[in-house]
This record gives sequence, C-alpha cells and structure tokens, in this order.
Amino acid sequence: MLTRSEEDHIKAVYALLQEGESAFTKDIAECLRTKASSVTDMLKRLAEKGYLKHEPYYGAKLTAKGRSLALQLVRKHRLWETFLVERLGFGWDEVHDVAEQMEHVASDKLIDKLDAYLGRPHFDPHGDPIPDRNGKLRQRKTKRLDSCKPGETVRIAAVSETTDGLLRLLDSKGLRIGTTLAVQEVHAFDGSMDVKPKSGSAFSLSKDVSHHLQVENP
Amino acid sequence: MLTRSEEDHIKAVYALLQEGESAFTKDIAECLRTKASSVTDMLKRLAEKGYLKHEPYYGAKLTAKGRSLALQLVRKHRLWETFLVERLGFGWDEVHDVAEQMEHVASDKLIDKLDAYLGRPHFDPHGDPIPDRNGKLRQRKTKRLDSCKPGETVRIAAVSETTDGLLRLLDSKGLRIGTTLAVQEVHAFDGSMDVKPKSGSAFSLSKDVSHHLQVENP
DNA sequence: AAAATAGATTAGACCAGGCTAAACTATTGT
DNA sequence: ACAATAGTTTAGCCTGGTCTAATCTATTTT
Repeated sequence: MLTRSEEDHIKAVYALLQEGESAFTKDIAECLRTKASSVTDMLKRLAEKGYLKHEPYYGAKLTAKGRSLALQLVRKHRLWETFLVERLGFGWDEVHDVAEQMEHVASDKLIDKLDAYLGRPHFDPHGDPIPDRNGKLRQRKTKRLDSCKPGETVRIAAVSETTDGLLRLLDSKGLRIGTTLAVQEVHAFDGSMDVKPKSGSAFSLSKDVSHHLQVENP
Repeated sequence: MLTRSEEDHIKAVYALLQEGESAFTKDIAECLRTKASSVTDMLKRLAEKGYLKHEPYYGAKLTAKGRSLALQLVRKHRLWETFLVERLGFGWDEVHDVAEQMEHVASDKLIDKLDAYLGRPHFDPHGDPIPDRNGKLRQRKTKRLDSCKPGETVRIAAVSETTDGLLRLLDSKGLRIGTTLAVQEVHAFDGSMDVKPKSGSAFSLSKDVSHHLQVENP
C-alpha cells in the first residue's frame, strides 16, 4: 500500500512527462509545493519500490508499474470530477481540490461502480480523457486553438490548464466543452485571435487563453 | 485542521459514550486497533486542543466542540453510506470501510450538495439517524427486539452492530430495515426467539441477533 | 579551461504518530 | 490491611516525511 504522498509524487512525475517536459526534481517540488530535497528522498524510495527509475541529476522516468498506477489515479480523479460536476452540480472550476482528496480513497469496486453509475464516460468535465479500467486512454486528434488559421471552424474539446481564473473566464464568455467556433482573424502583433461562436457575436481571445484550448474538427 | 487519526479518536470516544459505556483508554485502543499508550498520547493532544476532557485513569469526555466535530463525522459517514447503497448499488454490509475513508474528505460544500442530492435523508441504510448540518439527531423511540414479549408486532428500525457477518445473516433471512415481524415465542433457556415476518413463515433468532435489532411500533 | 551558476543530493535535525517495556493507580479478593 | 490484578500512564525508541544548510555535479560564460 502506498501513502498519499507517494501517490502524489507518482502522479506529478506522470503529469510532467505528459507535457513533454522531463520530470526534474525542482519541477516536481514546485508542482507539489514541497522542497527539492524532499523530492529526492521520495524518488529514491519510489525507485526502490519499482515505480520509477531515478537517474541522479537527470530526473525520473516511470516504469510500467508506475505508469499503470498513475493512470489509475488519473482515472479516479477524473471520474470523481465528473461526478461532482454532473451529479452534484459543482462548477467545473471548483472540483479540482475535492477530487484531489477523493482520488486517494482505495477501493477498486468503488471506482468501477462509480464508472458504471456515470455511464462509463470517456471524457471529464474539462474534456480530458478518462483512462479505462486497464489504463487505456482514448485519444482524439486535437490541436491547440492558437495553431488554427483564420477561416477554420473548430469545436472545443478540452482545456489543458485548470486554474480557477481561466475556467471562470471561459465560463463568462460562454465557452464550454463542445462549443463550436469560427476563427476570424489572428493578430501577428500579440498572437490574439478573433473568434465567433456559432450562436453569438465575435470577440477576441488573448494568446494566453487560446494556447490552452484544445480543439478538434467539428 | 485535524489529522485523520485525531478525527478517528474523537469519533471513537463519541461512539463509546453513545452506547452508555464510558470511554476508557483500552476500549478506544481496541476500537481503533491501536495500543493504549498511543491512545493516552492522543487524548492528551486532543484535550489540549479543546476537543475533550481527559481525566487520567477515568477515561475521556467530549467537550461541546468535540461532540460537534464527532457529529459532523457521523453525518459524513452516514451520508456516504447512503450514497454507496442507494446510488452505486453496494450491499449494506460492504460500505463501512469505504465510507470510513470518504468521511475524511474535507469540504462542507461537498457534504451539503451530497445531502441535497440524496434528498436530505434522515436515516442511513442501517437505519441509523443522520445528523443534520447543525448536528441535530432525529430520535425515534425504539427498543431492542430481545426486550419484546410474545404477541408484539414490531418493525425493524435499525441494526446496532454493523459487522459483515450479522448483516449477511439478516440479508439471508430476508430481514431489512422496515420489515415487520410478529414475536411468537421467547425461550427462557437461551433467550432465542421465534418470529414471523408479515409475509413468509416463522423462524428462530438467537439472542445474539435479536439483541442488535432496534425495533419500533409499526 | 577556469570560474560562475543552476540545480541535485546528502547530512542532520525535527515532528507526528506509532510502538514496547516499565512504572504507576485504582480496584478487588482474602 | 495488604497482595494481586486490571488498566493507565510515562519514558524511550523507531519510522516516515518534511525541512535547512552544506556539498556536489553539470552546464554555461568568459
């Protein structure tokens, strides 16, 4: 049985590797609001238990065992987020911290029943894919909104940054998962972009926002 | 913020006092599967924080603050049990351990929304009362089945012992919360009791079983 | 190539929370 | 009344997980 802190470290390594960055000690520390020295200790312990490979001074890589555990945690986190938003009526910007606690409840049967209860969803309220029981992720071919050209019409598939501020901003502009947008113009000066939702009038999005919106062809 | 272990100790003291027994160190230790010495340490810490009064050699009593906290924990536990049974389809004998973990998730908003989602129930799947937001318990006038006389007809209101074994036994005999029974005969020899459910034929219950069934007038 | 620097690791301390063993209190039996 | 006993507390130790300070390694600058 792993402790909560051990699970958190594995999740952090997984999350950092996901984004293409390598999982360096200081990044993990920042991610978990702890100190680099504590992370080093933990990486050694987790390496001994076989969840990851720790190359001193060159960061950490998950083993198959570690990756599988991380995917189970992601699965639990996203299922609970889905429950909180769809069943209990939380806003999508409020659920992260609570789901963070719930994902550490240990019971395979619980997660399987929750999954069934929610209708075995493939995506969470932020549009992120939910791994299945075996850790398989359903992939979609998405791109970032800031890589789109004027004239394209796309649907919002996911938000890749779940800070409260961004989620509330999107909410206030009426941008949800599934919203369809036409890209009208991209300004070279600051990378900002004029978009027009299917229903409603056009407005502008800064690059900071469009960078974090994953879109797909409608 | 209290740790999980601190919360568990407060809950144990509350539970022991509920049953009329006084909360002695060894009982708490047994209840939490820990050692008396560890309990003494914890009682001192909790007394300093104002959750209970610790009279050395004479056990512990909760303060108002401690009782209020215990009631919040009981509320969370019973609401999660209700969710697990009514929404996820768990059997009533399977939910205790999982609810034990979920009750430590900290979010008042979560509990309030869960309560609303479940229709603000007053009793959990074992028939135990669920304290409201302010810690008020709805009381019923119940008695133990083993105190009933032949000829009485009563309804099962609660099961006061939630071991898997007892719950499965009741399940197999078709005894649920709400089942109505007629007491036919009580045998002085061993305290066993012949009962007849409204629908179905009579059978015998040992005193060990009837002792843990809370019943009310139908 | 040597110096400077960013980052990682080690060493050593601390705290919470658990344990065992020994010492202490209260109660019970004779 | 005093010895035995049941139960509680104290003292001291251990582990997991955190920290700071000091040291070490790799990289970048000059």
